[in-house]
Amino acid sequence: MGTITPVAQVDPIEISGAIITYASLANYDLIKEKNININDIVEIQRRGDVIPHIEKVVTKISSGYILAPTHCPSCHTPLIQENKFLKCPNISKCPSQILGSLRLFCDTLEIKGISDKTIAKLYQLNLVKLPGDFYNLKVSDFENIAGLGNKSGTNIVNEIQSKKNLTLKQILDAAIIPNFSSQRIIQLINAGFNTPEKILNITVAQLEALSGIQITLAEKIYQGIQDRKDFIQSILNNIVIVKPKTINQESKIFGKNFAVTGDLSVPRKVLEEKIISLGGKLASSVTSNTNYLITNESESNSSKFKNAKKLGIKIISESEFNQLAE
DNA sequence: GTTTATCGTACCTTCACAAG
DNA sequence: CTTGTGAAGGTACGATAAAC
Repeated sequence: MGTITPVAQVDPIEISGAIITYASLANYDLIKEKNININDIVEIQRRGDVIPHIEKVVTKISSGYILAPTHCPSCHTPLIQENKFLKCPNISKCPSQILGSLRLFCDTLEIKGISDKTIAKLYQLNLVKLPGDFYNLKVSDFENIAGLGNKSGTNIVNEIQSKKNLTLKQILDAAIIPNFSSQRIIQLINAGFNTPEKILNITVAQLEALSGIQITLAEKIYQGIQDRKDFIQSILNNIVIVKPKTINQESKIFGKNFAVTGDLSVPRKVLEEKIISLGGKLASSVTSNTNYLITNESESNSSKFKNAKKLGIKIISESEFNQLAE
């Protein structure tokens, strides 16, 4: 959130079946290092045949490299450097950051039928400024918005109203606090910080006392909570907090670490939710702590597959997992 | 050095709905 | 009724940083 990321726009070119027009430049150090400027001719590869990546400048057309902006393109606040990244510090007022956090709020709660563009329209019309405002939208608010109408409005309003009962974990997930991930939220709740008040009033010292959280992280999370107080309060004012479902600890899945790669017979999300609901943990990569890699492939170039082979992690098929889950 | 987790990014396909 | 737009769902992985 709030990071200014340079993106290269290139003349469209087909690489392994896809037309590439943009490639991330990650940060300004990279531009300097590769000495990239507008109109230069570059070599692009798709890493892992997916992500377009600028390898190097092949022909230098313009001298020097592109300089980083000094002010936020959205709110014109002077930018600050945080490690390799340029950040806009205006977290709660910068329009881009507000839109970004509203979008992530909807994403996290899986509010369907509402996209970036719709959120931007609602924001411009002053209908939604904080996430809690979503809950007060009426179908009539959509009638005069170009591209939307009665049907869309009804769907969106119904979707939002169906997200009124939330667990504390869901609320904190949806609050989009940097470095305060699901895993850490669960850790805090389990450590006894199990009400919104306790979380909102948590101290750096209390955070630092938790395993895996030292002073740097503790301060970031603390600051993140302070920056998001209005945001969180607006959610709390419009929802009902419910207790989470209890998990059956007898399951063979409980407490085990999983990773998934490749195509499945069901949407990936379905399998992931099954793992979580049975008390399993999901990781985005395979390490020595992984218990099972689930895949239907017998050979694959993905890093997950290769790591599993290397580390001797048990590779099971989707159907083997389903047997385990019974 | 290794582990964990987050963020950022492209693009395809399908389908629902708005607008004329 | 037709056409166009936009939402959703799906996939992979690199770069990075703090913790351990």
